[in-house]
Amino acid sequence: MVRYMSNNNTMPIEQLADIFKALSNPNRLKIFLLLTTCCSPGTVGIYDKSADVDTMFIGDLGKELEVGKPTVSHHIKELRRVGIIRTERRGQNIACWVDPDIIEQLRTFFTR
Amino acid sequence: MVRYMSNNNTMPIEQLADIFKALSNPNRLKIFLLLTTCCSPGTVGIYDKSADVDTMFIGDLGKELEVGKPTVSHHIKELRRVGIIRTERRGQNIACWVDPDIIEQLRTFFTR
DNA sequence: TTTAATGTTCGAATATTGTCAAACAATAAA
DNA sequence: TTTATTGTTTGACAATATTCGAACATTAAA
Repeated sequence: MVRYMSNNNTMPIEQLADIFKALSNPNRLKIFLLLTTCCSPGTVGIYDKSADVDTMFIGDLGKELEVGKPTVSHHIKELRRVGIIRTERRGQNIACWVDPDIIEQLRTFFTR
Repeated sequence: MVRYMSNNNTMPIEQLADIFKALSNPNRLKIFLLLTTCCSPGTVGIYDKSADVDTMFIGDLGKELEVGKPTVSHHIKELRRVGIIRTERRGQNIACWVDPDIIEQLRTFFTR
């Protein structure tokens, strides 16, 4: 029998719905995509070797979206609230990256 | 370098966001979960061998949710609009199942 | 042909979301 | 210390989403 969902899913349904809600807004989804495919030539993405993740500054993310700074800030806050991204101040800028664990959980969710 | 997103992702960003939006409502997410883990003992789910998918009737799905019939109907319509589920009338009832292709695309999206 | 069961559509009420402008905060540079 | 850069918070408004009751549609059963 084909089964698509993992049985050993420990995350509450409300929390999972919240994660999908965060990814349901086109601008937030773009941020997510920028952070997970950001290191192509011509982009400003940086591969952080020590953390083994791609990072971008919030300002550079904002330049890729056609919304104002408050809106970018709001979306970043929302992505962080549900645990999709993590942030860290670096001087004037704030670096962002996607939490690898969340990706792994989502892949597991859609597997088996 | 770690990469989480598939590069050969052909789906438009708006369409992908729409799929996540469909899964972002707790009641719709429950429907999705009922349809993908529905055949445990004690449930009304049916494994359709010819289609190789789990199916449930809309009425039985509704009994698991604490909302009225119009709301269930609305959610089913939304899940079908974005391509997550498919439906088919069987006598008085309407059978639902999750489209296997969508699951595969979502797993691919969160892979690599 | 009635009646029952299952599901949809419509219209409306309420709640949530996305966005901006203005003001504020924190850091770095001059 | 003054100014520039980067990002956040607040308050407001418009657009969407969620849900329901009432009415309607479709199929099966009596």
